[in-house]
Amino acid sequence: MSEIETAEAPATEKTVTNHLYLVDGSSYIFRAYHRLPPLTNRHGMNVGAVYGYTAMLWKLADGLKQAEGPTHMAVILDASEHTHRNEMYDQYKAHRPPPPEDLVPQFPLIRVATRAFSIPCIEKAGLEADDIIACYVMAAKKAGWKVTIVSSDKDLMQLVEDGAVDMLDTMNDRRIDEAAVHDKFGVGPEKVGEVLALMGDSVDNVPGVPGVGPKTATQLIQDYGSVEGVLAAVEEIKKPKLKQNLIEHAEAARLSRELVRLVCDAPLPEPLDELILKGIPPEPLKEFLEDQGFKTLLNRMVGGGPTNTGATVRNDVMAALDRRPASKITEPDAPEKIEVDVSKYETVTDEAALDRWIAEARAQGYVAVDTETDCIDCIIAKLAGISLATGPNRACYIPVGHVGGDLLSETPNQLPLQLVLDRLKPLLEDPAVLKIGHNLKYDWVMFDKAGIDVAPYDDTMLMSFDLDAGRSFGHNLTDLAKSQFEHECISFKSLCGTGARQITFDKVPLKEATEYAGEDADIALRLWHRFKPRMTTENAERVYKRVDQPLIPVIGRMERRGVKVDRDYLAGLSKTFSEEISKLEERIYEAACGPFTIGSPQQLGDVLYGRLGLKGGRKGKSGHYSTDVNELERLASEGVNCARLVLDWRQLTKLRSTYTEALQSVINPETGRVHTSFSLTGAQTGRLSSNDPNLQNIPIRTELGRKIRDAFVAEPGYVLMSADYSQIELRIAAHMADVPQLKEAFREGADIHNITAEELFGSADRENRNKAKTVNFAILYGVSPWGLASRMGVPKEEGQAIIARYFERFPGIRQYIDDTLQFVRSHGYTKTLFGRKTHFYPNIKSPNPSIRGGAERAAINAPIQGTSADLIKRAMTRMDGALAEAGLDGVRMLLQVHDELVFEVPDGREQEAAEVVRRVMATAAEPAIKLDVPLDVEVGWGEHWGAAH
DNA sequence: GACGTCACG
DNA sequence: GACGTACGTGACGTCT
Repeated sequence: MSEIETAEAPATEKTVTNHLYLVDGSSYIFRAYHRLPPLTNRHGMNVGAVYGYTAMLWKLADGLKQAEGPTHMAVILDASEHTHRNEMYDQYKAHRPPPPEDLVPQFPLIRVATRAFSIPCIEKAGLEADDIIACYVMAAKKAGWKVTIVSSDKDLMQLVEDGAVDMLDTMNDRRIDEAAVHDKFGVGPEKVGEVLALMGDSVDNVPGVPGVGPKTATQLIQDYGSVEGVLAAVEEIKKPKLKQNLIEHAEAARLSRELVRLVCDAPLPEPLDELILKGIPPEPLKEFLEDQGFKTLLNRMVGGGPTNTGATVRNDVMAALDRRPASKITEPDAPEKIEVDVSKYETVTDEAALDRWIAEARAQGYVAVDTETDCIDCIIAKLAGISLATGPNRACYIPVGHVGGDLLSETPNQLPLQLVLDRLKPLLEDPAVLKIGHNLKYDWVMFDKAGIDVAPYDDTMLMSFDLDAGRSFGHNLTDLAKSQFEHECISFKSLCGTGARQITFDKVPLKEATEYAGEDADIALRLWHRFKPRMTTENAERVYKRVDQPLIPVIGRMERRGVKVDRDYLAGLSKTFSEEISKLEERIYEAACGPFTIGSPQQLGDVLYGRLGLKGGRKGKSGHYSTDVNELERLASEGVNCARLVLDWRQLTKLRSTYTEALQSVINPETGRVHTSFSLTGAQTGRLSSNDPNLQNIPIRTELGRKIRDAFVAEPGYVLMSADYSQIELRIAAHMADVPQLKEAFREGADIHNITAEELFGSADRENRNKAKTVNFAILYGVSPWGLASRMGVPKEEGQAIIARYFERFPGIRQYIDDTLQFVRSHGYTKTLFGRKTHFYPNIKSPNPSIRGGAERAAINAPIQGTSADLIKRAMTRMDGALAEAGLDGVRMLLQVHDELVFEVPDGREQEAAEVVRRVMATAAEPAIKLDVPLDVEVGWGEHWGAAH
C-alpha cells in the first residue's frame, strides 16, 4: 500500500513558491448534489454529493506533484447562518430554502471526508466561507504565496488577481483568471463587487436595484466605475424608468454594496503555516472509503496509490457512476405507421349482412365493438348504432336509431333495434368470443340496459392505463390513435358541430356515421393488437386482470343505480344560503366602502390591499394579490372583519352553486336519482374519479357543508350504509415501509396519531395528536421542512427538526422514501403492491428542480395511494358476489369515495350487510398479498349519508 | 381556456 | 445558483 504524499517538503524549499488551495466546501457539495446522479452507500444513505466531493479532494491532493499543485490546503465551510450581514440587513438570506432532505445528512460527512484526507477543515462562527477565504487570500498574498480558490462562486471572483490568485472550477475543470472574470462581468475583479451590488441576488436576498440585471449592471459600472459613481451621476441616465429606480433604491444599492463586500481582515482561525500538506496517512482515508463503499477509489489506493493525474480520477468517478445499475427507463414505443381507409367500412342495413359479420366475429374469436348514441351520458343515452371491427380497415356500422337530420330528410333505412340486439346478444355474451372495446364501461352500460351482459371483454383504454399511467399522452381513443399510430381520427366536431348548433349522432347521415363509428372500432382493435403483447412483457397483466378489468360491470351497475337525492331539502338549503349570502353581501360592501364583485379574486384583492390599504398581500404569478383562504384567515385573525365576511360568503356561495343548486339539476327525471360517472383512468395513481356530478367531494368537514350530506337519502324501506377504511394509507405505509412501531400499533388497535405524537413530542395530548396527524400525512406526501413548518405554524427550523425526528424514530419511512426515489429514478415508474405502475419519466429527470421535485413527491405518494386504490377496487369487485352469497341481493353498492363505500340496505338487514361488507373490505388484499397490518373498517348507517358516518 | 378558489380523500 | 415548497382529484365563477 502506498500513500499519497508530497514529493518534497515544499515549505522548506526556498525555491518553491508556497501555493495555498482553499476549497469552498459548502458550495461544492451543493453543486455536486445536483450535478451527480444519486449514489447510495452501504448504509443505504444517499451519498452522491459526498462521493463527488471525495473524488474532487483526491484529485486535488493528487495534484501535489504537479507544478501548479498545492503546498498548503484547507477546506472552508460555513459555520453558522447568522453573520454580520444579518446585522446589516435582517432579510439577508431570509428566503433561502433549506437544503434538500437527502443532502442534509451529507453535510457532516463532508467534514468526515476532509478529515480522512488529513486536510484541515476551517469554519468560524459569524463568518461565511467566502469571508474566511478572503481573509486567507489576503494573508497569503501578503506572505508572497500563490492562492487557488477551488470554487466557482461569483462572489469570490472579486479576489482574483493574475499572478497571485486564481480560481479552479473542478466541475468544469476550468481555471478562472482575470480574463475569465472580465468575460463574465465585463469588468475586472476589483469592480465585480460593484456589479454584484447593482444586480442583487435573489437567493441571498441581496436587494440590488429593481430592473437592473447583469447586463445593465455591467454597463453602469463600465460607465461610472462604482455604485457611488452611478448614484452620483444619476441625472445623466437617459432611461427614465432606470433613473427613477436608481434614485428610489439608492439606499438599497448602497446596502447591497456592503452585503457583497467580503470581510478580509478578520483574524485567521488557523495560521497559514498550519495548512501545510505533509502527506496523507492512508489508514483514515482507507477506513472512510471502506465505510462508504467507494470501492473504485479504494481499489486504486490498494493497487498502488494514485500515481495518476486528475484525468484518471475523473474517469474513476465516471466509472463508479457507470457501474450503477444501468437505467431501466424505457421510452414509450415509437408510433406504428398505419393506413386507415374509412371508405372500406360497410353500413349494415340488412339481416344477411348482419349475420355475415356476426359469423366472421365468431369464427375469429374476437371482435372490436363500439356503440354510438345520442348523448354522452350513458344512463339516458339511446342507441344510434353499433360498430364492429374484425381486422384492419375491416369494420361495419349497424345503424339502429338514426333519424333524419332535418325536416326534409326521411328516417334512413336501417334494421330494427330489437332485431339487431337479439342477433348480437349471443355473440356479445359468447364465452368463446372476446369483445374488445375502448372505454368499454360506456358500451357495457348501453348493452346492460338492453339486457345484454357483455363478456368476456378487454378494454383498450384500461390496458393503456395499466401500461402507461402517468405518461404524457392521454388514454382516450383519439389521443391514442395519435400517440400510437400517428393517426388523426375523424373528429366528432366535424360530424356534429359544436355549441348551440351541435347535432346528436343519431342525426348524422349514415355514410359519415359509418366512417366515424367504423374507425372507432377499427382503431380499438389495432390498439388491442399493439397493447396485448406489452401486457405480459411489461407485467401489466396482473393489475389489469386482478384489479381493473373486472371492475367495469361493477362500476357500470353502480352508475346505473344512482343515489337518491332529496330535491326539496336541497331547494330549502339553497334558499337559506341565498338569504344569508345577501346579508353578507351588504355587510361586505359596507366594510369595503362600496360594491364590487366579491367572487372576483382580482377585484377582491384590489379592494383589500388597495382601497382598504391592508398590508402583507402575497402576489401570484399573474401579478394579482392572493386572496385564498390562508390569506383571508390571516387578515381575519388580525381583526379585519371584511375578510371573515368574505370567507363566510365564499363558503355559502360554493355550497350553493356547486352542491345545492347543481345537484338538483342533475337529478335524472326518469329514475329520480343522481347518476355520477366514475372514471377508471382519471387519476394517475389508480384511484377512481367521479364526475357529472362529482360525488366524491360532497362536503363533510364543516358543520354547514355537512348538511349537504343529509340530502343523500335511501329509498323508502332502505337505509344508507357507509363503510370506510380507517387510516388505510398509513397502514399501507406501515406495511410497505416496514415500521415496527406503527405495525404494532395498528395490530393492537391503538390510535396511530397518538403513537406518533408520543414518539415525536413525548406525549399525546390533543394538540400534539393534531400535530402528529399533520406530520403523518405530510411525510407520505414528501413534504419539505418549509412546507411542514408553514402548515403547522412553526419556524422552519422546527419543521426540519420534526422531520428529522420522524425519520429517526421511524427509519423505515426514510428507507422507503429513499428506495422509492431510487427505483423511480432508475426505472421511470413506481409500483403498488399489486404491480400497478405510475410513470414519472421524464419529469423525474427534469433539469428543472421544481418539476423534478414535484415528480419526486408524487412518486413517494403514488405507491401508497395506488395500493389503497387497488385494495378498495378488489373489495368492490368481490362485493356483489359476497352479498348475493349471503342472501343479501337487496343490498346495492352506490358510491365509492376512495376509502369509503356507500350502500343502500333494506331495512332490517343492516347488521348482516355490515358484517359482509366489513369482511370483504378487510380481506381485500388476500390472497394475493399478506399485509402485516390489519385493515380496519368502520361501518355506520342511517336515513341519509350524513347519519351513516 | 386560463386562472383562482375550494369541495373531497 | 435557481426553483418552489404536501399527494390525488373535479367544479364553479371570473376574466380574457
